[in-house]
Amino acid sequence: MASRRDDALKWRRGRIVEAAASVFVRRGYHGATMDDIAREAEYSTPALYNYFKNKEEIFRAVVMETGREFVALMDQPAPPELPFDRRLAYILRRLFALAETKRDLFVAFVAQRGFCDLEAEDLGDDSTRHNAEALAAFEHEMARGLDEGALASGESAADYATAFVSITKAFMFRWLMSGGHDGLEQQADRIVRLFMNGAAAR
Amino acid sequence: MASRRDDALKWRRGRIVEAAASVFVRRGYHGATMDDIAREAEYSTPALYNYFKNKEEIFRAVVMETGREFVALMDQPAPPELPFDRRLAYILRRLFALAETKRDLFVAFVAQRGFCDLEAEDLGDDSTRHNAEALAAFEHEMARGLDEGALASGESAADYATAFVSITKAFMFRWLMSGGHDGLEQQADRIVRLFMNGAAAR
Amino acid sequence: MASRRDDALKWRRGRIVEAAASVFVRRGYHGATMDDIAREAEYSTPALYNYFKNKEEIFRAVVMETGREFVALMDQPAPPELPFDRRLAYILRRLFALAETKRDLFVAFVAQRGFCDLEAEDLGDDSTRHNAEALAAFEHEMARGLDEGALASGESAADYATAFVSITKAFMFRWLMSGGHDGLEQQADRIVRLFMNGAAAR
Amino acid sequence: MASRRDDALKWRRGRIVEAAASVFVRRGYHGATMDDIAREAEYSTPALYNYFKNKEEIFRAVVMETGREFVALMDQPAPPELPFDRRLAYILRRLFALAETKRDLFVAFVAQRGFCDLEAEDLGDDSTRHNAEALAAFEHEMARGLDEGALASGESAADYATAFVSITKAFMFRWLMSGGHDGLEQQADRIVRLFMNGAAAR
DNA sequence: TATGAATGAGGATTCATTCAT
DNA sequence: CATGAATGAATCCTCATTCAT
Repeated sequence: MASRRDDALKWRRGRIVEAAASVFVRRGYHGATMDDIAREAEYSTPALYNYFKNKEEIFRAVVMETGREFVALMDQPAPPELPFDRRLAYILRRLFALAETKRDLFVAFVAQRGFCDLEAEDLGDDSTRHNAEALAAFEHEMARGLDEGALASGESAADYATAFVSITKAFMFRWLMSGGHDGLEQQADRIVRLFMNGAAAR
Repeated sequence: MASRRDDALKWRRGRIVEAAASVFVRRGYHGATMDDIAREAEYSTPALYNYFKNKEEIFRAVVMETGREFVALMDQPAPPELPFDRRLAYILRRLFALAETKRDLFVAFVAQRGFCDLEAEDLGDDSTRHNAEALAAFEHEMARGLDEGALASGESAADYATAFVSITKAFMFRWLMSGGHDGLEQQADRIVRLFMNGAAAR
Repeated sequence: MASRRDDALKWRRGRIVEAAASVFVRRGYHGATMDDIAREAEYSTPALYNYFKNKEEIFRAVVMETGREFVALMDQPAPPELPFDRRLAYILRRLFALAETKRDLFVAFVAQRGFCDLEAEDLGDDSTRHNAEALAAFEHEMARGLDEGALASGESAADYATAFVSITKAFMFRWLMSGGHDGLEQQADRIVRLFMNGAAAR
Repeated sequence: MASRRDDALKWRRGRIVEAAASVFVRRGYHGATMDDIAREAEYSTPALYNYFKNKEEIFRAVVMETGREFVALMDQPAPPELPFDRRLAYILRRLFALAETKRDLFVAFVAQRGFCDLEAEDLGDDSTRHNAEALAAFEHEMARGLDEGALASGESAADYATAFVSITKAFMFRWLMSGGHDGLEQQADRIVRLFMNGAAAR
């Protein structure tokens, strides 16, 4: 039912969202100007208002888009026949692959930073909701790990998720910052190994 | 040699820095207005300019102060006679204790966020330098762990530090956000346990 | 090649420059506020920033514009077949005629005042350069007068120029201040007479 | 009747006035800050308020002081037995000598500039009054020259005064700007010669 | 749709001035 | 008298947003 017209519109909105993400990442919400975004998107500033009501809407769109991508990723679960640690590695690989294509969105959002100057206050709801959703998805996976007996029962699923996500973000951030085009597999494996086995010598 | 005058001045500067930290945390660099900071510090806005040349200097002071506290903490190493994991726990406990007294500075800085909208660009140097220093301090500790045979030789000291710091930040952030007045000991132990033993069931 | 757009833009810039000249004359550089200029130009204050980067640029534009007018005037020399004193009178008449149409610019600039509070320091270069150029143009004419034997050889061309320009400015200033719509011819003649013959009775 | 106390006070006021003159010359009225003046006078800023009610009063004092010096100079007339042109030269020499000692006041006031950004408006009265007084003093002298038959009757005393003062200012300004410690005699003579004989070759 | 032009609201910064000491 | 500290009133400038074309 989507006309060619709608598609084109959606595509141009998407271009603006990506440009905005890139600017928001670099400057933060308050630091990013509509002019910055327009320049990045190769539009005139007023043109942005044909696609979004105002700056906040653009920001919301960025947040939503990131969330959408992430949720879509988590909705396709890892093959259940794999053992727990392989499932984690599987998810991570897909995550890294996605991060590679949607760089700015991920640097902005997944890689532990958020758009900090807003997160805590004005738009916190959406932003933290997403963070929470991401955490929840992993928490769910951890709960399964506990069920299956793959995870030690000493900690809660929530704590496991917190730890896993934080390590993942740290390594992913480093990876993205350093160019991050390759070594994706090793990254995923190293994270899972560290998380599962810990650092202690045996 | 420091006169009472100088002391008073330093004290008031300190008050402004703490107020600023609190505001920067909530609003980010660009989002924080001098009015916000002044209100928080209970000064008139122009009064701030008697203590700092401009907004950026206040920000720098906040960053520096955090770094100073942290470095001071790491300069007093854990008792070397303790085994490696106890040393980590020892450091963490001191870190949490400090975080409890310098709440805003730590939420802002240690808890993995930085003042994001600046970090990436304008003031990146100081900010990331501190992050790097923090990391380096832990990396040093990890290197000792490897030497002593307490850590598995599979990963580099840098990777261990990255993982440890990220978990610490995540838990500390949660702890600070949730009020965080107690349970300090358990937090430290849980982090060390997760880091050392990993999540896998034995 | 100049589109209608460009023309319109240049015209509006010009209007602002004239308004600014008028304000700078009355208030000096520091005393003139952007609000003053905007009010005079019938714009909102921020609108000025669409045309000039900041106050200093407006000031520079004023200085430049004055210089441009003056240089253009001096580039069309007096008919060489006229005797020296008639040539001086010719130039003066054209100068007074121009001053009549570009009142504020001339009061500000030619009439010996400059925008004093800047001249000496911040923007001295442009401003004094123009003053120097004006002087140089007259000096050149005086050198010709010396060559032709019309001027006594006792003084240098530079000194003659200094004297002539100062008298001219003084009378022109008085003339501009007093309304100055007529008597232009007499002014020019009186200045030349005083300059050439001196005040002494014969 | 003036106690030692009063003398000291007057002396310190004087120091401030001179410092202020220097600053006003360089920066103009609006451009000069109380801090600038205080620094130049080697006082703290609030100390100035022990001597003057506010900035405007300081400015008025500067203007007054200049006028006072000038009036005092003109009140001691040239020896009446001298011929007219020698009297002019006599006055000029005294004027240059005074200018040498009260440099800033003269650069500011006599040398054709005034504190331009105020002159025209806020404080115009005092300032232009002084200018007028200076002119009037010379006009008076010119009237005598006319009476004595030393000046051609073609122009009014006012016009002669205007011309003479403008030339004087121009040369004095140049002299002051170029260091101006010597050649005082020649300057005075040259001005008188130019004014009396004119530039034309005989 | 797209854009040049314009502006109201607001933010950083300066400055004359006051006041307690 | 002198000064450190503090502040209200500007002033320059930016930015999100609107609107006519």
